[in-house]
Amino acid sequence: MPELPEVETTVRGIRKYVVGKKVADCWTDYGGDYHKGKDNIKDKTFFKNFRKTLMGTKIIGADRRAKNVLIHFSNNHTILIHMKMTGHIMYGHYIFDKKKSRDQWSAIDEGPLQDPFNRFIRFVITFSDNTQLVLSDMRKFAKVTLIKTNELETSLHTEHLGPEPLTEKFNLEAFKERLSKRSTWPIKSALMDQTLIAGIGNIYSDEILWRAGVHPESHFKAIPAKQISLIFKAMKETLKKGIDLGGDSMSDYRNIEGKKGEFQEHHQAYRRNKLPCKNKGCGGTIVRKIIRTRSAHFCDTHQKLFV
DNA sequence: GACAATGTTACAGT
DNA sequence: CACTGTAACATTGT
Repeated sequence: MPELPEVETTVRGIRKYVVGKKVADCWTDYGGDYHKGKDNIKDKTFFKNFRKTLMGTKIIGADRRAKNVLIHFSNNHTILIHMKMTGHIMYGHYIFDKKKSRDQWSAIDEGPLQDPFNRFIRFVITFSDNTQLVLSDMRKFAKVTLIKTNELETSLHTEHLGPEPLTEKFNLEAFKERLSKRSTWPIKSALMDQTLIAGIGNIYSDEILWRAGVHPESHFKAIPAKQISLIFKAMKETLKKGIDLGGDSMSDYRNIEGKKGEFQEHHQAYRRNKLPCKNKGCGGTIVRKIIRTRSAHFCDTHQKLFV
């Protein structure tokens, strides 16, 4: 799923619903030999300690760092959740149903689990008021781990990440400085490099470059200053728009209430291949091309190539 | 059946 | 050592 706007939407939901709640129990069905010894709850021993550490503590806040959700607890511990491709977090009133062989968790009041994308519940925190925070993750790629809150900055899970694109400090100069480190990469790939800038993925990189009128295979070193500044502006605006619209639910992403965001209704490029470009007077067509293993969507007319 | 899917990372090869 | 490409994680929808 989730790129910066979706993760931000989730974090805001967590702040709204679960701050102040006390942990009564934790459950997961993640696991398997492949994950033995890993630094996350897919390792059985890790999960045992994880559960012991959190029992009885209270949630005191939530933050986002790149595409990671951070949930802070009262005992100087923070859960870090990376939802990867298909994870999303929901809050509600769920019950464990032993009779079912899969889809074991059910919602007490209908709601979210009607949506097939919400059925794959892999991780559950039950609070003392008997409500739940759950992680649905169809493809089981997500990472859930535990870090001491005061060691977050230096954690292996976050130390490699580049700056947050939406801070005021991240101005045009900082943007150029970061991108200059990959000056001959396709600009789309550079925008998605989490060590350069944190939080942009495949959907938003396509949308940013469509708005800036720059071909995704352009090289930073060849793009004129004017277009660099257009990409910078489009980045800020597109990410903010994603947040304002509650994220992108073209695929499985749902917000904390299990409901869809609206950004997918405003796509100009992503997954619009073979459709006419919506840029007025352009007359171009959206094409799809694999760039560095990821599928890029762009207009063959108004997005100019600089190499 | 073939193919594609919002992400990351370990590893093999150059 | 630095860089690059591929496979792997697992499952669903088209």
